[in-house]
Amino acid sequence: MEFNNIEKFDPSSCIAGKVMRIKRITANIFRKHLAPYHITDSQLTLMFVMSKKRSMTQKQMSEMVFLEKSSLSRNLTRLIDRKLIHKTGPHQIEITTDGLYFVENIIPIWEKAMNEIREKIGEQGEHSLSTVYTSITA
Amino acid sequence: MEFNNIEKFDPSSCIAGKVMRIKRITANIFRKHLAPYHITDSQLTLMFVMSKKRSMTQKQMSEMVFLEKSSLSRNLTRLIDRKLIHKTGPHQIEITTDGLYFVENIIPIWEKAMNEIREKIGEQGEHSLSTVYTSITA
DNA sequence: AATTTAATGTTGTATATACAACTATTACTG
DNA sequence: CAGTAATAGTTGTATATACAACATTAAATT
Repeated sequence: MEFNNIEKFDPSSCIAGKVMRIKRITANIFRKHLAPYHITDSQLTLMFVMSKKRSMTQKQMSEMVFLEKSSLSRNLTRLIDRKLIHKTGPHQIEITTDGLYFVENIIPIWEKAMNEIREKIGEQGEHSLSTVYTSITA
Repeated sequence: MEFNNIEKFDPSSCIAGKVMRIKRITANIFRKHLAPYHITDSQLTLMFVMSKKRSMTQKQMSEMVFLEKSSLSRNLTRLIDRKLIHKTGPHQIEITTDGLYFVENIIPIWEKAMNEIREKIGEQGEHSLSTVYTSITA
């Protein structure tokens, strides 16, 4: 056979392929719920972290969310423009009062998105996801 | 308390947050392995599907990989420019012979990336990922 | 304290992704 | 068969992401 590797392998076993598809599906669900509030899933993650920690460096945030520093820098730009976050020094970002209210109010919406995903993946799926997450971030 | 929702909730429970982080981590591993061959994880998924099916419509592909038609259209542009895929009609894309050889040769590299991820998530993690994938795509 | 070194953050460039609006193709219907 | 409706695919625009190169700030060394 000319293409032995192709014959033998099973594309559906690809881990990255599965992760990408899961990501697209979950992002679509979240987008649908969050769009009216003009915030994205990625931005919301940053806001959630900030709402708990209140203040930190970009380096710290970048490590917490596994986001490259340049990507983080650009995502923050949009949140800073909206005054949900501000810079209190060269190496310090802080959530604003507006930011705290925003998170406070978006949590019920976020819960709706979470529930829609839970309906799809179930208790089992949610637990399995945690297993993957724990092992890959260990 | 002023921010009751914030106090109560646990950002680390966010499904989308976990999925995004897992996605960044796996994409980084794949990127590292695939970069020398000038192909991305997303493009490789398309090539993998094409290597098995040989020919299909964009609509079919879009449903198989859960990718919006416009995103697919643009990703295909790059593969068509490289002559790994070509259009055989208005609604038909086909893998080229070059494309088949490309996939045949990249599979061993792909296996290295897969193994690096497997080292992190283990048998358990790989199985858990499949569980999530099956349920969310059901 | 001044200069060098290291760490942190930003900007240039490229791909990925989605929605909305448009174009092109195919399918239906009279 | 012609005209319309439906489906498929492309383009405009915006955010997300990463690497490389640059700029800025902090730390270390003399």
